[in-house]
Amino acid sequence: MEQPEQPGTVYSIRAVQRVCNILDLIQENPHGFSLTQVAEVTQFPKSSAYRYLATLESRRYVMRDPITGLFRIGPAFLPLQSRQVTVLADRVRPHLIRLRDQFEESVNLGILNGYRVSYVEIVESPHSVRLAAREGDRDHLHCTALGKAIAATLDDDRVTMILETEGMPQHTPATITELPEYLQDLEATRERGYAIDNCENESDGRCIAVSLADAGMPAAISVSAPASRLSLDDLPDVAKALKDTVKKLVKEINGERPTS
Amino acid sequence: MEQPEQPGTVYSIRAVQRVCNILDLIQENPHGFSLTQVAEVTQFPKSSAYRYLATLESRRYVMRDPITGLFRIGPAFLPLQSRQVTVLADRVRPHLIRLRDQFEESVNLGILNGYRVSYVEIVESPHSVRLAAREGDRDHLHCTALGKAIAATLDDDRVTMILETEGMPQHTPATITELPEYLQDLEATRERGYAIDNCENESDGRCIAVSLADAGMPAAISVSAPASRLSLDDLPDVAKALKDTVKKLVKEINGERPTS
DNA sequence: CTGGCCTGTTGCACTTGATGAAACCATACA
DNA sequence: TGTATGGTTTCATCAAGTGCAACAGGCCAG
Repeated sequence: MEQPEQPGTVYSIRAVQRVCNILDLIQENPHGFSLTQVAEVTQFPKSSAYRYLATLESRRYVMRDPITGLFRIGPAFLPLQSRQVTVLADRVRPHLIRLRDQFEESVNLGILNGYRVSYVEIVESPHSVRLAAREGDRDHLHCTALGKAIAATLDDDRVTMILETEGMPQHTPATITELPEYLQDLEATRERGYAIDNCENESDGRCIAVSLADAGMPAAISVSAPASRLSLDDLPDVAKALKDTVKKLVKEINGERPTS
Repeated sequence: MEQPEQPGTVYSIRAVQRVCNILDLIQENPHGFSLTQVAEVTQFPKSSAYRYLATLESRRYVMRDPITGLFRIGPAFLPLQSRQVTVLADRVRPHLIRLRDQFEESVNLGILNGYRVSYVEIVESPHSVRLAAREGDRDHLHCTALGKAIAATLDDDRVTMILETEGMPQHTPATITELPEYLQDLEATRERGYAIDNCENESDGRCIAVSLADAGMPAAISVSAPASRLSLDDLPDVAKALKDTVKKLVKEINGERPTS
Protein backbone atom coordinates (compact mmCIF):
# COMPACT_ATOMS: atom_id res chain seq x y z
CA MET A 1 0.00 0.00 0.00
CA GLU A 2 2.88 2.32 0.64
CA GLN A 3 3.89 3.08 -2.90
CA PRO A 4 3.75 6.34 -4.74
CA GLU A 5 0.76 6.66 -7.00
CA GLN A 6 2.42 8.95 -9.46
CA PRO A 7 5.44 7.56 -11.23
CA GLY A 8 8.30 9.94 -11.69
CA THR A 9 8.15 11.16 -8.15
CA VAL A 10 11.51 10.22 -6.77
CA TYR A 11 10.89 10.90 -3.13
CA SER A 12 8.76 8.95 -0.78
CA ILE A 13 9.04 9.36 2.95
CA ARG A 14 7.63 6.35 4.67
CA ALA A 15 6.15 8.27 7.58
CA VAL A 16 4.44 10.68 5.18
CA GLN A 17 2.99 7.76 3.25
CA ARG A 18 1.70 6.39 6.53
CA VAL A 19 0.07 9.68 7.46
CA CYS A 20 -1.60 9.68 4.04
CA ASN A 21 -2.89 6.17 4.65
CA ILE A 22 -4.46 7.36 7.85
CA LEU A 23 -5.89 10.43 6.11
CA ASP A 24 -7.47 8.10 3.55
CA LEU A 25 -8.95 6.06 6.37
CA ILE A 26 -10.30 9.14 8.09
CA GLN A 27 -12.15 10.07 4.93
CA GLU A 28 -13.53 6.63 4.34
CA ASN A 29 -14.89 6.36 7.87
CA PRO A 30 -16.82 9.50 8.79
CA HIS A 31 -18.52 7.87 11.73
CA GLY A 32 -15.27 6.93 13.36
CA PHE A 33 -12.87 4.05 13.40
CA SER A 34 -10.93 2.11 15.97
CA LEU A 35 -7.22 1.60 16.54
CA THR A 36 -7.66 -2.00 15.48
CA GLN A 37 -9.22 -0.94 12.21
CA VAL A 38 -6.32 1.37 11.51
CA ALA A 39 -3.86 -1.41 12.17
CA GLU A 40 -5.79 -3.81 9.96
CA VAL A 41 -6.43 -1.53 7.03
CA THR A 42 -3.02 0.13 6.99
CA GLN A 43 -1.08 -2.98 8.00
CA PHE A 44 0.73 -1.01 10.68
CA PRO A 45 1.54 -2.67 14.00
CA LYS A 46 -0.89 -1.46 16.64
CA SER A 47 1.81 0.41 18.52
CA SER A 48 2.81 2.33 15.42
CA ALA A 49 -0.78 3.13 14.52
CA TYR A 50 -1.36 4.24 18.07
CA ARG A 51 1.54 6.68 17.96
CA TYR A 52 0.53 8.15 14.62
CA LEU A 53 -3.01 8.72 15.84
CA ALA A 54 -1.78 10.22 19.07
CA THR A 55 0.39 12.70 17.20
CA LEU A 56 -2.43 13.61 14.80
CA GLU A 57 -4.73 13.98 17.79
CA SER A 58 -2.32 16.36 19.47
CA ARG A 59 -2.58 18.56 16.38
CA ARG A 60 -6.39 18.14 16.21
CA TYR A 61 -6.37 16.48 12.84
CA VAL A 62 -7.95 13.54 14.61
CA MET A 63 -10.40 13.54 17.51
CA ARG A 64 -10.99 10.78 20.02
CA ASP A 65 -14.50 10.06 21.16
CA PRO A 66 -14.21 9.76 24.93
CA ILE A 67 -17.14 7.40 25.25
CA THR A 68 -16.64 4.95 22.42
CA GLY A 69 -12.91 5.46 22.08
CA LEU A 70 -13.31 5.76 18.33
CA PHE A 71 -11.18 8.13 16.31
CA ARG A 72 -12.62 10.52 13.77
CA ILE A 73 -11.78 13.59 11.76
CA GLY A 74 -10.64 16.51 13.86
CA PRO A 75 -11.44 20.21 13.63
CA ALA A 76 -8.06 21.09 12.21
CA PHE A 77 -9.38 20.08 8.79
CA LEU A 78 -12.25 22.53 8.84
CA PRO A 79 -10.60 25.42 7.00
CA LEU A 80 -9.87 23.08 4.10
CA GLN A 81 -13.41 22.09 3.50
CA SER A 82 -15.08 25.42 3.43
CA ARG A 83 -12.50 26.88 1.14
CA GLN A 84 -12.51 24.28 -1.60
CA VAL A 85 -16.21 24.70 -2.17
CA THR A 86 -15.74 28.44 -2.35
CA VAL A 87 -13.00 28.24 -4.90
CA LEU A 88 -15.08 25.88 -7.00
CA ALA A 89 -18.23 27.98 -6.69
CA ASP A 90 -16.41 31.20 -7.55
CA ARG A 91 -14.98 29.70 -10.70
CA VAL A 92 -18.16 28.05 -11.80
CA ARG A 93 -20.60 30.90 -11.21
CA PRO A 94 -19.90 33.02 -14.32
CA HIS A 95 -20.26 29.91 -16.46
CA LEU A 96 -23.56 29.02 -14.84
CA ILE A 97 -24.85 32.54 -15.46
CA ARG A 98 -23.82 32.34 -19.09
CA LEU A 99 -25.59 28.96 -19.50
CA ARG A 100 -28.70 30.32 -17.79
CA ASP A 101 -28.74 33.27 -20.17
CA GLN A 102 -28.23 30.97 -23.13
CA PHE A 103 -31.02 28.50 -22.30
CA GLU A 104 -33.16 30.64 -20.02
CA GLU A 105 -33.51 27.74 -17.62
CA SER A 106 -32.18 27.04 -14.14
CA VAL A 107 -28.54 25.99 -13.95
CA ASN A 108 -26.97 24.33 -10.94
CA LEU A 109 -23.70 23.23 -9.46
CA GLY A 110 -23.97 20.21 -7.20
CA ILE A 111 -21.34 18.43 -5.17
CA LEU A 112 -21.28 15.02 -3.57
CA ASN A 113 -22.01 15.60 0.04
CA GLY A 114 -21.73 12.36 1.96
CA TYR A 115 -24.20 10.10 0.21
CA ARG A 116 -26.25 12.82 -1.44
CA VAL A 117 -25.90 15.78 -3.75
CA SER A 118 -25.72 19.21 -2.23
CA TYR A 119 -26.56 22.34 -4.23
CA VAL A 120 -23.66 24.73 -4.10
CA GLU A 121 -24.79 27.23 -6.72
CA ILE A 122 -28.22 27.70 -8.20
CA VAL A 123 -28.81 30.23 -10.98
CA GLU A 124 -32.52 30.33 -11.56
CA SER A 125 -34.42 30.57 -14.78
CA PRO A 126 -36.02 33.98 -15.50
CA HIS A 127 -39.34 32.22 -16.20
CA SER A 128 -42.09 32.42 -13.64
CA VAL A 129 -42.67 28.70 -14.00
CA ARG A 130 -39.32 27.12 -13.38
CA LEU A 131 -37.76 23.98 -12.04
CA ALA A 132 -35.46 25.13 -9.31
CA ALA A 133 -33.85 23.22 -6.49
CA ARG A 134 -34.72 24.10 -2.94
CA GLU A 135 -32.16 25.68 -0.71
CA GLY A 136 -30.37 23.39 1.65
CA ASP A 137 -31.70 20.26 0.00
CA ARG A 138 -29.36 17.39 -0.41
CA ASP A 139 -30.96 15.21 -3.00
CA HIS A 140 -30.68 11.53 -3.59
CA LEU A 141 -28.22 10.25 -6.14
CA HIS A 142 -30.64 7.82 -7.81
CA CYS A 143 -33.25 10.22 -9.14
CA THR A 144 -31.38 13.41 -10.04
CA ALA A 145 -29.25 14.17 -13.08
CA LEU A 146 -26.56 15.69 -10.84
CA GLY A 147 -26.62 12.57 -8.73
CA LYS A 148 -26.30 10.29 -11.72
CA ALA A 149 -23.52 12.39 -13.25
CA ILE A 150 -21.54 12.17 -10.03
CA ALA A 151 -22.38 8.51 -9.37
CA ALA A 152 -21.16 7.63 -12.85
CA THR A 153 -17.69 8.77 -11.80
CA LEU A 154 -17.66 6.43 -8.80
CA ASP A 155 -17.08 2.71 -9.03
CA ASP A 156 -20.14 0.49 -8.89
CA ASP A 157 -19.26 -0.97 -5.51
CA ARG A 158 -19.31 2.45 -3.91
CA VAL A 159 -22.51 3.41 -5.68
CA THR A 160 -24.07 0.17 -4.47
CA MET A 161 -23.03 0.89 -0.90
CA ILE A 162 -24.42 4.42 -1.05
CA LEU A 163 -27.78 3.35 -2.48
CA GLU A 164 -28.15 0.48 -0.09
CA THR A 165 -27.56 2.93 2.72
CA GLU A 166 -29.73 5.76 1.41
CA GLY A 167 -32.38 3.68 -0.29
CA MET A 168 -33.98 4.46 -3.65
CA PRO A 169 -37.38 5.95 -2.72
CA GLN A 170 -39.93 6.49 -5.42
CA HIS A 171 -40.34 10.19 -6.20
CA THR A 172 -42.35 9.89 -9.40
CA PRO A 173 -43.70 6.98 -11.48
CA ALA A 174 -40.51 7.29 -13.57
CA THR A 175 -38.09 6.94 -10.66
CA ILE A 176 -35.62 4.06 -10.96
CA THR A 177 -35.94 2.05 -7.77
CA GLU A 178 -34.00 -1.09 -8.64
CA LEU A 179 -30.23 -1.14 -8.32
CA PRO A 180 -29.45 -3.18 -11.47
CA GLU A 181 -31.53 -0.80 -13.59
CA TYR A 182 -29.78 2.18 -12.03
CA LEU A 183 -26.32 0.74 -12.68
CA GLN A 184 -27.34 0.24 -16.32
CA ASP A 185 -28.44 3.86 -16.42
CA LEU A 186 -25.01 4.84 -15.09
CA GLU A 187 -23.35 2.84 -17.83
CA ALA A 188 -25.43 4.68 -20.40
CA THR A 189 -24.50 7.95 -18.69
CA ARG A 190 -20.83 7.13 -19.03
CA GLU A 191 -21.27 6.32 -22.72
CA ARG A 192 -23.21 9.50 -23.49
CA GLY A 193 -21.02 11.69 -21.33
CA TYR A 194 -24.06 13.22 -19.64
CA ALA A 195 -26.77 12.18 -17.19
CA ILE A 196 -30.52 12.53 -17.66
CA ASP A 197 -33.30 12.90 -15.12
CA ASN A 198 -36.38 12.22 -17.17
CA CYS A 199 -39.14 13.22 -14.72
CA GLU A 200 -37.59 10.93 -12.12
CA ASN A 201 -37.10 13.39 -9.29
CA GLU A 202 -40.17 15.53 -9.95
CA SER A 203 -43.06 14.86 -12.25
CA ASP A 204 -42.78 17.10 -15.28
CA GLY A 205 -39.23 18.07 -14.36
CA ARG A 206 -36.39 17.26 -16.73
CA CYS A 207 -32.74 17.76 -16.00
CA ILE A 208 -29.42 17.06 -17.69
CA ALA A 209 -26.00 17.10 -16.04
CA VAL A 210 -22.30 16.70 -16.83
CA SER A 211 -19.69 15.71 -14.31
CA LEU A 212 -16.81 17.89 -13.14
CA ALA A 213 -14.80 14.88 -12.02
CA ASP A 214 -12.02 15.81 -14.44
CA ALA A 215 -11.44 18.87 -12.30
CA GLY A 216 -10.74 16.60 -9.38
CA MET A 217 -14.14 17.29 -7.82
CA PRO A 218 -17.04 14.96 -7.09
CA ALA A 219 -19.29 17.63 -8.63
CA ALA A 220 -21.44 18.27 -11.66
CA ILE A 221 -23.30 21.07 -13.38
CA SER A 222 -26.80 20.80 -14.74
CA VAL A 223 -29.63 22.50 -16.60
CA SER A 224 -33.13 21.83 -15.42
CA ALA A 225 -36.54 22.82 -16.77
CA PRO A 226 -40.17 21.74 -16.92
CA ALA A 227 -40.37 18.85 -19.38
CA SER A 228 -42.67 20.95 -21.56
CA ARG A 229 -39.82 23.33 -22.26
CA LEU A 230 -36.99 20.81 -22.41
CA SER A 231 -37.79 17.99 -24.77
CA LEU A 232 -35.67 14.91 -25.22
CA ASP A 233 -34.73 16.22 -28.66
CA ASP A 234 -33.18 19.28 -27.02
CA LEU A 235 -30.86 17.26 -24.84
CA PRO A 236 -27.89 16.77 -27.20
CA ASP A 237 -27.61 20.53 -27.75
CA VAL A 238 -27.79 21.28 -24.06
CA ALA A 239 -25.34 18.46 -23.39
CA LYS A 240 -22.89 19.95 -25.84
CA ALA A 241 -23.06 23.33 -24.12
CA LEU A 242 -22.56 21.70 -20.73
CA LYS A 243 -19.63 19.63 -21.98
CA ASP A 244 -18.00 22.70 -23.52
CA THR A 245 -18.47 24.52 -20.25
CA VAL A 246 -16.95 21.67 -18.30
CA LYS A 247 -14.03 21.58 -20.68
CA LYS A 248 -13.37 25.28 -20.06
CA LEU A 249 -13.74 24.84 -16.33
CA VAL A 250 -11.42 21.87 -16.20
CA LYS A 251 -8.83 23.90 -18.06
CA GLU A 252 -9.20 26.82 -15.65
CA ILE A 253 -9.11 24.64 -12.58
CA ASN A 254 -6.35 22.28 -13.59
CA GLY A 255 -4.31 24.68 -15.62
CA GLU A 256 -2.99 23.43 -18.93
CA ARG A 257 -2.20 19.99 -17.60
CA PRO A 258 -4.09 17.11 -19.06
CA THR A 259 -5.91 15.12 -16.45
CA SER A 260 -4.57 11.72 -15.51
CA MET B 1 6.63 24.93 16.34
CA GLU B 2 6.89 21.19 16.61
CA GLN B 3 5.38 20.66 20.02
CA PRO B 4 2.19 18.89 20.97
CA GLU B 5 -0.69 21.21 21.60
CA GLN B 6 -2.42 18.96 24.03
CA PRO B 7 -0.58 18.14 27.19
CA GLY B 8 -0.73 14.58 28.35
CA THR B 9 -0.14 13.18 24.91
CA VAL B 10 2.97 11.13 25.33
CA TYR B 11 3.66 10.38 21.71
CA SER B 12 4.91 12.74 19.12
CA ILE B 13 6.40 11.53 15.88
CA ARG B 14 8.51 14.23 14.35
CA ALA B 15 7.62 13.40 10.76
CA VAL B 16 3.90 13.45 11.62
CA GLN B 17 4.31 16.84 13.26
CA ARG B 18 6.02 18.03 10.11
CA VAL B 19 3.20 16.76 7.92
CA CYS B 20 0.76 18.63 10.17
CA ASN B 21 2.79 21.80 9.79
CA ILE B 22 2.48 21.46 6.06
CA LEU B 23 -1.24 20.73 6.33
CA ASP B 24 -1.62 23.94 8.34
CA LEU B 25 0.24 25.83 5.64
CA ILE B 26 -1.92 24.32 2.92
CA GLN B 27 -5.01 25.61 4.68
CA GLU B 28 -3.63 29.06 5.30
CA ASN B 29 -2.62 29.51 1.67
CA PRO B 30 -5.49 28.54 -0.62
CA HIS B 31 -4.00 30.29 -3.63
CA GLY B 32 -0.79 28.33 -3.42
CA PHE B 33 2.59 28.57 -1.80
CA SER B 34 6.19 28.01 -2.77
CA LEU B 35 8.85 25.62 -1.55
CA THR B 36 10.69 28.57 -0.09
CA GLN B 37 7.62 29.61 1.88
CA VAL B 38 7.28 26.12 3.29
CA ALA B 39 10.92 26.13 4.35
CA GLU B 40 10.56 29.56 5.93
CA VAL B 41 7.32 29.01 7.78
CA THR B 42 8.03 25.47 8.95
CA GLN B 43 11.76 26.02 9.54
CA PHE B 44 12.55 22.87 7.57
CA PRO B 45 15.61 22.79 5.33
CA LYS B 46 14.56 23.18 1.71
CA SER B 47 15.55 19.64 0.86
CA SER B 48 13.39 18.22 3.64
CA ALA B 49 10.44 20.40 2.71
CA TYR B 50 10.87 19.37 -0.90
CA ARG B 51 10.72 15.68 -0.05
CA TYR B 52 7.65 16.05 2.16
CA LEU B 53 5.82 17.93 -0.56
CA ALA B 54 6.87 15.40 -3.17
CA THR B 55 5.49 12.56 -1.07
CA LEU B 56 2.24 14.41 -0.39
CA GLU B 57 2.01 15.18 -4.10
CA SER B 58 2.38 11.54 -4.98
CA ARG B 59 -0.67 10.84 -2.83
CA ARG B 60 -2.53 13.85 -4.27
CA TYR B 61 -2.85 15.65 -0.98
CA VAL B 62 -0.86 18.40 -2.64
CA MET B 63 -0.96 19.57 -6.26
CA ARG B 64 1.78 21.36 -8.16
CA ASP B 65 0.83 24.12 -10.53
CA PRO B 66 2.88 23.36 -13.65
CA ILE B 67 3.09 27.00 -14.71
CA THR B 68 3.82 28.84 -11.50
CA GLY B 69 5.39 25.93 -9.69
CA LEU B 70 3.30 26.75 -6.65
CA PHE B 71 1.93 24.01 -4.44
CA ARG B 72 -1.68 23.92 -3.32
CA ILE B 73 -4.28 21.63 -1.81
CA GLY B 74 -4.77 18.44 -3.77
CA PRO B 75 -7.93 16.53 -4.66
CA ALA B 76 -7.31 13.82 -2.08
CA PHE B 77 -8.83 16.11 0.51
CA LEU B 78 -12.13 16.45 -1.28
CA PRO B 79 -14.03 13.67 0.45
CA LEU B 80 -13.23 15.26 3.81
CA GLN B 81 -14.83 18.52 3.05
CA SER B 82 -18.08 17.36 1.65
CA ARG B 83 -18.57 14.93 4.48
CA GLN B 84 -18.00 17.28 7.38
CA VAL B 85 -20.76 19.54 6.18
CA THR B 86 -23.06 16.55 5.88
CA VAL B 87 -22.38 15.36 9.37
CA LEU B 88 -22.98 18.83 10.73
CA ALA B 89 -26.15 19.35 8.72
CA ASP B 90 -27.59 15.98 9.68
CA ARG B 91 -27.07 16.69 13.37
CA VAL B 92 -28.41 20.20 13.24
CA ARG B 93 -31.53 19.66 11.14
CA PRO B 94 -33.87 18.24 13.82
CA HIS B 95 -32.93 21.13 16.08
CA LEU B 96 -33.65 23.66 13.35
CA ILE B 97 -37.03 22.07 12.71
CA ARG B 98 -37.85 22.23 16.40
CA LEU B 99 -36.85 25.92 16.55
CA ARG B 100 -38.89 26.67 13.44
CA ASP B 101 -41.92 25.04 15.01
CA GLN B 102 -41.36 26.94 18.23
CA PHE B 103 -41.03 30.40 16.68
CA GLU B 104 -42.76 29.83 13.34
CA GLU B 105 -39.98 31.71 11.59
CA SER B 106 -37.19 30.66 9.26
CA VAL B 107 -34.22 28.98 10.90
CA ASN B 108 -30.84 28.56 9.24
CA LEU B 109 -27.49 26.90 9.56
CA GLY B 110 -24.66 28.84 7.98
CA ILE B 111 -21.00 27.99 7.69
CA LEU B 112 -17.99 30.10 6.90
CA ASN B 113 -17.23 29.45 3.30
CA GLY B 114 -14.05 31.24 2.31
CA TYR B 115 -14.83 34.85 3.09
CA ARG B 116 -18.59 34.57 3.18
CA VAL B 117 -21.34 32.64 4.86
CA SER B 118 -22.86 29.73 3.02
CA TYR B 119 -26.33 28.43 3.85
CA VAL B 120 -26.13 24.75 4.62
CA GLU B 121 -29.64 24.20 6.00
CA ILE B 122 -32.66 26.41 5.69
CA VAL B 123 -35.91 25.51 7.42
CA GLU B 124 -38.48 27.98 6.26
CA SER B 125 -41.20 29.68 8.21
CA PRO B 126 -44.74 28.42 7.53
CA HIS B 127 -45.87 32.03 6.97
CA SER B 128 -46.56 33.19 3.46
CA VAL B 129 -44.57 36.33 4.15
CA ARG B 130 -41.21 35.17 5.37
CA LEU B 131 -37.60 36.17 5.44
CA ALA B 132 -35.79 33.25 3.89
CA ALA B 133 -32.29 33.04 2.47
CA ARG B 134 -31.84 32.29 -1.18
CA GLU B 135 -30.38 29.00 -2.25
CA GLY B 136 -26.75 29.04 -3.20
CA ASP B 137 -26.18 32.50 -1.79
CA ARG B 138 -23.04 33.12 0.09
CA ASP B 139 -23.71 36.26 2.05
CA HIS B 140 -21.32 38.86 3.32
CA LEU B 141 -20.11 38.65 6.87
CA HIS B 142 -20.68 42.32 7.66
CA CYS B 143 -24.44 42.57 7.27
CA THR B 144 -25.84 39.19 8.36
CA ALA B 145 -26.37 37.82 11.83
CA LEU B 146 -24.79 34.53 10.81
CA GLY B 147 -21.83 36.43 9.45
CA LYS B 148 -21.41 38.44 12.62
CA ALA B 149 -21.80 35.39 14.84
CA ILE B 150 -19.06 33.60 12.93
CA ALA B 151 -16.83 36.68 12.60
CA ALA B 152 -17.02 37.19 16.36
CA THR B 153 -15.22 33.86 16.78
CA LEU B 154 -12.35 34.96 14.56
CA ASP B 155 -9.62 37.32 15.66
CA ASP B 156 -9.91 40.92 14.54
CA ASP B 157 -6.93 40.72 12.21
CA ARG B 158 -8.55 37.96 10.18
CA VAL B 159 -11.90 39.74 10.17
CA THR B 160 -10.15 42.88 8.95
CA MET B 161 -8.45 40.97 6.15
CA ILE B 162 -11.72 39.36 5.07
CA LEU B 163 -13.65 42.64 5.03
CA GLU B 164 -10.91 44.49 3.23
CA THR B 165 -10.97 41.77 0.61
CA GLU B 166 -14.74 41.42 0.31
CA GLY B 167 -15.67 45.02 0.97
CA MET B 168 -18.63 46.16 3.07
CA PRO B 169 -21.27 47.13 0.50
CA GLN B 170 -24.35 48.97 1.65
CA HIS B 171 -27.40 46.72 1.53
CA THR B 172 -29.81 48.90 3.49
CA PRO B 173 -29.60 52.29 5.22
CA ALA B 174 -28.80 50.35 8.42
CA THR B 175 -25.84 48.46 7.01
CA ILE B 176 -22.56 48.96 8.85
CA THR B 177 -20.00 49.99 6.25
CA GLU B 178 -17.11 51.17 8.42
CA LEU B 179 -14.67 48.65 9.81
CA PRO B 180 -14.20 50.20 13.28
CA GLU B 181 -17.96 50.30 13.81
CA TYR B 182 -18.22 46.67 12.72
CA LEU B 183 -15.46 45.55 15.06
CA GLN B 184 -17.32 47.30 17.89
CA ASP B 185 -20.45 45.43 16.89
CA LEU B 186 -18.48 42.19 17.07
CA GLU B 187 -17.32 43.08 20.56
CA ALA B 188 -20.92 43.61 21.59
CA THR B 189 -21.80 40.30 19.95
CA ARG B 190 -19.18 38.52 22.01
CA GLU B 191 -20.51 40.11 25.19
CA ARG B 192 -24.14 39.23 24.46
CA GLY B 193 -23.35 35.79 23.19
CA TYR B 194 -25.46 36.37 20.07
CA ALA B 195 -25.35 38.44 16.89
CA ILE B 196 -28.03 40.75 15.56
CA ASP B 197 -28.87 41.82 12.04
CA ASN B 198 -31.16 44.75 12.58
CA CYS B 199 -32.42 45.37 9.04
CA GLU B 200 -28.83 45.51 7.81
CA ASN B 201 -28.96 42.83 5.13
CA GLU B 202 -32.52 43.46 3.99
CA SER B 203 -34.83 46.30 4.84
CA ASP B 204 -37.46 45.08 7.24
CA GLY B 205 -35.57 41.86 7.84
CA ARG B 206 -34.33 41.03 11.31
CA CYS B 207 -32.15 38.12 12.26
CA ILE B 208 -30.41 36.75 15.32
CA ALA B 209 -27.65 34.13 15.38
CA VAL B 210 -25.51 32.12 17.78
CA SER B 211 -22.16 30.63 16.90
CA LEU B 212 -21.39 26.92 16.79
CA ALA B 213 -17.68 27.56 17.23
CA ASP B 214 -17.67 25.49 20.42
CA ALA B 215 -18.44 22.47 18.27
CA GLY B 216 -15.22 23.08 16.39
CA MET B 217 -17.06 24.54 13.40
CA PRO B 218 -16.93 28.02 11.90
CA ALA B 219 -20.72 27.87 11.76
CA ALA B 220 -23.79 29.44 13.37
CA ILE B 221 -27.52 28.97 13.56
CA SER B 222 -30.06 31.74 13.26
CA VAL B 223 -33.69 32.73 13.33
CA SER B 224 -34.86 35.31 10.85
CA ALA B 225 -38.17 37.11 10.33
CA PRO B 226 -39.69 40.31 9.05
CA ALA B 227 -38.97 43.01 11.61
CA SER B 228 -42.70 43.44 12.14
CA ARG B 229 -42.87 39.96 13.63
CA LEU B 230 -39.55 39.95 15.44
CA SER B 231 -39.16 42.96 17.67
CA LEU B 232 -36.01 43.90 19.52
CA ASP B 233 -37.84 42.99 22.75
CA ASP B 234 -38.22 39.43 21.48
CA LEU B 235 -34.51 38.95 20.93
CA PRO B 236 -33.44 37.79 24.41
CA ASP B 237 -36.01 34.96 24.37
CA VAL B 238 -35.01 33.84 20.91
CA ALA B 239 -31.37 34.14 21.90
CA LYS B 240 -31.95 31.91 24.90
CA ALA B 241 -33.57 29.25 22.71
CA LEU B 242 -30.70 29.44 20.23
CA LYS B 243 -28.09 29.25 22.98
CA ASP B 244 -29.82 26.24 24.53
CA THR B 245 -29.91 24.60 21.14
CA VAL B 246 -26.24 25.28 20.58
CA LYS B 247 -25.44 23.86 24.00
CA LYS B 248 -27.25 20.64 23.11
CA LEU B 249 -25.56 20.48 19.73
CA VAL B 250 -22.12 21.08 21.16
CA LYS B 251 -22.73 18.24 23.59
CA GLU B 252 -23.86 15.91 20.82
CA ILE B 253 -21.00 16.85 18.54
CA ASN B 254 -18.22 16.90 21.06
CA GLY B 255 -19.47 14.22 23.32
CA GLU B 256 -19.25 14.86 27.06
CA ARG B 257 -15.92 16.59 26.82
CA PRO B 258 -15.76 20.23 27.73
CA THR B 259 -14.37 22.37 24.97
CA SER B 260 -10.87 23.71 25.32
C1' DC C 1 25.23 39.71 -23.14
C1' DT C 2 26.90 38.52 -18.64
C1' DG C 3 27.02 38.00 -13.83
C1' DG C 4 24.55 37.69 -9.71
C1' DC C 5 20.73 36.18 -7.23
C1' DC C 6 17.05 33.25 -6.14
C1' DT C 7 14.31 29.09 -6.34
C1' DG C 8 14.06 24.36 -6.94
C1' DT C 9 16.42 19.69 -7.10
C1' DT C 10 19.86 16.08 -6.04
C1' DG C 11 23.87 13.58 -3.82
C1' DC C 12 25.82 11.59 0.04
C1' DA C 13 27.53 10.70 4.54
C1' DC C 14 25.76 10.51 8.94
C1' DT C 15 22.55 9.97 12.95
C1' DT C 16 18.55 10.25 14.97
C1' DG C 17 14.10 9.09 15.51
C1' DA C 18 11.16 5.36 14.43
C1' DT C 19 10.00 0.84 15.01
C1' DG C 20 7.32 -3.26 16.35
C1' DA C 21 7.18 -7.47 19.14
C1' DA C 22 5.80 -8.53 23.34
C1' DA C 23 4.15 -7.50 27.65
C1' DC C 24 0.94 -5.11 30.28
C1' DC C 25 -3.56 -2.92 31.44
C1' DA C 26 -8.46 -2.32 31.36
C1' DT C 27 -12.92 -3.66 30.24
C1' DA C 28 -16.63 -6.59 28.92
C1' DC C 29 -18.90 -10.79 28.76
C1' DA C 30 -20.09 -15.62 29.36
C1' DT D 1 -13.83 -15.95 37.74
C1' DG D 2 -11.60 -16.69 33.57
C1' DT D 3 -11.11 -15.49 28.86
C1' DA D 4 -10.98 -12.53 25.05
C1' DT D 5 -10.31 -8.24 22.92
C1' DG D 6 -8.89 -3.61 22.33
C1' DG D 7 -5.82 -0.12 23.82
C1' DT D 8 -1.21 1.40 25.90
C1' DT D 9 3.64 1.06 27.19
C1' DT D 10 8.40 -0.82 27.32
C1' DC D 11 12.71 -1.60 25.32
C1' DA D 12 16.19 -3.18 22.27
C1' DT D 13 17.24 -2.56 17.58
C1' DC D 14 17.85 -0.48 13.03
C1' DA D 15 16.00 1.62 9.03
C1' DA D 16 14.58 5.70 7.41
C1' DG D 17 15.22 10.41 7.67
C1' DT D 18 18.19 14.18 7.59
C1' DG D 19 20.29 18.50 6.05
C1' DC D 20 24.49 20.57 4.21
C1' DA D 21 26.31 21.65 0.11
C1' DA D 22 26.49 21.47 -4.59
C1' DC D 23 24.17 21.74 -8.81
C1' DA D 24 20.69 23.36 -12.34
C1' DG D 25 17.84 26.64 -14.34
C1' DG D 26 15.56 30.97 -14.81
C1' DC D 27 15.16 35.83 -14.25
C1' DC D 28 16.70 40.44 -14.05
C1' DA D 29 19.62 44.43 -13.83
C1' DG D 30 23.56 46.68 -15.39
